[in-house]
Amino acid sequence: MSGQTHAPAALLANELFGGSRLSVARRAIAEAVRSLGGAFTAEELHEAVASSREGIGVATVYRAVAAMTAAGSLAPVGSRKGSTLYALCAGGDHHHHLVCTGCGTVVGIACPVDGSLMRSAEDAGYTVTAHEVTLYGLCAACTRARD
Amino acid sequence: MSGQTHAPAALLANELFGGSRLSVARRAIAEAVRSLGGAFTAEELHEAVASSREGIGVATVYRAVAAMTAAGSLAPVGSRKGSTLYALCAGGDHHHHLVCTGCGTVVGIACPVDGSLMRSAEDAGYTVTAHEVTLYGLCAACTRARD
DNA sequence: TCCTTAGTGAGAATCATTCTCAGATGAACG
DNA sequence: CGTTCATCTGAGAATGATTCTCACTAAGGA
Repeated sequence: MSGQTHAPAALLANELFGGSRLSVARRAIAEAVRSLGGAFTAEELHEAVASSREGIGVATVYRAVAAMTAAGSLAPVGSRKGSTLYALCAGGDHHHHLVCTGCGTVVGIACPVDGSLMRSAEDAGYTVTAHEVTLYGLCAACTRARD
Repeated sequence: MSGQTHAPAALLANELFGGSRLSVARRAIAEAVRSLGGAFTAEELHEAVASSREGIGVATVYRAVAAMTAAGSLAPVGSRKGSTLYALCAGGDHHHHLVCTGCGTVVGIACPVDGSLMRSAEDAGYTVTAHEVTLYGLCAACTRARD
């Protein structure tokens, strides 16, 4: 691992984990997250990590996922066969995710929760504190493959 | 969301389960769903059923929840401590849910996914097939209680 | 380098959900 | 009313994802 291609692994790991201690395991996990690209389960991440460095336990992967989620760099985007799907969460601004159910690629989308929806919630007496929006569909490649 | 019509239990059960067979257990489960009012987990539903009729197994409750969800009369609205939360899904028109994180009451909200969001998804090459929207907040009573 | 403490690995523990299977029972039909 | 049979049920085992425990390691500031 020499040379700075896109984002140096150390920098990537730093960003993903948001200030927490940078161990060898977490560097490998950050690398695996990047290599996976789209949405993945904890188990898939564990397998991807194993291909680059043996001996990293499943508990470590789960802890790393929790840390990255807490740091806001990973977001849950639904589930597959009972396990939670996660996706790399780009940038700092508020957005949501559109997940391809065919291949797992993810793109960010604008937040559709607007003032009028919030106002109708307030009319019902509610104070809205959080919301979740996720779209599912097929990317261009998977749409073509389906034909 | 008060002023519920006092629908006969049999009719309620019929509606909740779509066309499937109406057993004693499912009648009791339909009754329990009505008595719970807001969002609930399968375990809470099981307990509520037990209070009206003993001996209904947890597997039966899970099967009933799956049947009602398939019939469109129940919808998953997030999770609590690792178990899925479900809520009674009113009416037939497309809507989403706003859940009070304090007491679990649920109200329906309009769908905010509009044409412009769909268009931007299409611009990214995606064919959108489904979406999930859930708001979380505090109802009037829980907001007051918090002060 | 030393020290403190967060991070780690292995596997056990937990816990929600699903499965299995023999038996019960709705509801359609004669 | 009685027969028939697919569907539903109950109990508990099985499954599987996630979390916990605990002794140990190593990151990184002093």
